[in-house]
Amino acid sequence: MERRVRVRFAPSPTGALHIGGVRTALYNYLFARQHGGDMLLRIEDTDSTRFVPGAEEYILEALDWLGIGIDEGLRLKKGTKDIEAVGSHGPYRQSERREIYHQYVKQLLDSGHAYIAFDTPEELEAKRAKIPNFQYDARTRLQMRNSLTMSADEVASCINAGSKYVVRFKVETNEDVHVHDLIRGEVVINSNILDDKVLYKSADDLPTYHLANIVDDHLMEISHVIRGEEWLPSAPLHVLLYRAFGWEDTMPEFAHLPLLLKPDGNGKLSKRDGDRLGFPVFPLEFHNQKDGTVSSGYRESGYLPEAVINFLALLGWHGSGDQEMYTMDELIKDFSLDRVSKSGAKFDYEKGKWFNHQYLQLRSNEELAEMFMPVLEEKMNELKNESSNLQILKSSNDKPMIAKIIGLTKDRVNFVPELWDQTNFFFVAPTEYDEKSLKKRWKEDSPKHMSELIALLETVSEEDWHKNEQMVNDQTVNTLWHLDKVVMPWIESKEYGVGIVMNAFRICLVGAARGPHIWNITDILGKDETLRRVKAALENIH
RNA sequence: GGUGCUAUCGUCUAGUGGCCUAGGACAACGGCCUCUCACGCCGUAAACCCCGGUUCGAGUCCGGGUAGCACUACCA
Repeated sequence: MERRVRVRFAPSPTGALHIGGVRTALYNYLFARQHGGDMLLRIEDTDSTRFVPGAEEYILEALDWLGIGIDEGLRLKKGTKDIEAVGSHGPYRQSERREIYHQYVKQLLDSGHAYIAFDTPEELEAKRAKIPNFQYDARTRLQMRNSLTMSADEVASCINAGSKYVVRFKVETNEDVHVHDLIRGEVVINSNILDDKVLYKSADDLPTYHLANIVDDHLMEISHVIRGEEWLPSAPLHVLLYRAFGWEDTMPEFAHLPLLLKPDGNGKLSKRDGDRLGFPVFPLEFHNQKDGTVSSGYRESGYLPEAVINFLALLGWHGSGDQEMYTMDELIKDFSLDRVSKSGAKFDYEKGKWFNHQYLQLRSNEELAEMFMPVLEEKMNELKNESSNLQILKSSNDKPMIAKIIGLTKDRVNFVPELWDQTNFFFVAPTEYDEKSLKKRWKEDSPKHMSELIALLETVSEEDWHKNEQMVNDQTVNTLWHLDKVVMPWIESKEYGVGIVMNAFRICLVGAARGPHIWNITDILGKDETLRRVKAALENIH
């Protein structure tokens, strides 16, 4: 009978969740969902010295934001930021599983697969300094202070005297260990190169990753371990541990994912790369309470979760066809571990931007308006403080109006905050005029043209000002504005040239030679504001 | 140093021995659209790490180099 698919994402709460970790979580999630299995979340906090407050909450919130759902283990209570533990295999924090690990360490000790070692960190350090490439293994273990070299009485009295000790795994010599990897195939390593790994630490009375991981995966009935490639070298040790416990027949399948690499140069992607190259490497902004640093996040940078998901999914995996845009459901359907690449993927931030642009276009103007409001508010406040004679439109609180403005401009931005650069002139009248635009588009006759235009526009009624009709010809839809019918014949009869007049007009309204179609601008600005801006321009442009 | 993994356009990648004069996407460049800037559309340029071997035939299989990466803690 096929085993139920159960996978886990098991981060350490040592800081913000790295984007590579997010991808690992995503692949686990996709795999679980595709097979109708369970996605577990377990916190691996066996290093008490590296614990960062808030990291656990951060991890759960990040996964929640991205829509990576958790079936079992630790997760956010729906719609809240409260953490809940669900499932019958708990506790799901390793720091709360001490007694369980004690029991299994004892089992290994009793069966002779592990031994007690009294060597202090200082002694080991000295050894390593003296002997290059020193390794605690079959060749050296008999020269060290451990239960293999000491009598049972000695060991007992040392322990009774309060000596600190660790438990080490006794690796068998010269054995070819086979690891079957779903992505890389068969990997064989000889046990001679493995060292007698510490399984239980004296420092904080907690197991190391290796022991805790194997015990928990076994007890939690994990069927597939999907994790980063950095774990591949220790996979043989894990196989040996399963064997020592006698759990080899229920050992999970392994899949080691390629690493995310720096966009430039060599090496794996790090937090510093983000700072250096100006992009986030974390899903959410993180305030590290331990060292006081703040790291930027995708969410705060204006990324849509679906864009981050799509972008990440395609970094190291490809679908069955040429499809690039994937919803989460489509990913679940199409995902397959055998289409995960073997080699590391350089982090291509530009493509991430493109994905966000695509997904931004898919969102409704109203949704985008909602997201844009805080940005707008902040910018307006900044401007208010800076200068008192700025013209600020009433519409800064008018959501339908903002949605309309966004509809005109969203196709030119990658991120929500960039909307401000494209729309600011709708909210604030220009106080200065772009020199380059002026040089190219403001002609000698422009003041004359603008004066005539003002007179012409004065004759248009408030109602006609906003009037337009859709013209359909040859599958393309064109909007014919009432103002077209007023202005174009005038330009033609005077032979001024459409471009000459319209560009000058545009500079008056926008302050530069950019922006949406001009009648869309006049429509939103309204008759009064439009005319006011042209008059102001006539006074201010010299 | 040791061990392991990896190797196709600048980047992410397709490619499972003949469909490959190597396909797609991002970025770049050019054109079209146009009152501007964008978007969009169309197009151009751009790659099989090297050397051997197997085979009628190799990007694809094998061996060896080379390079990159990871690991080599009482971190995970």
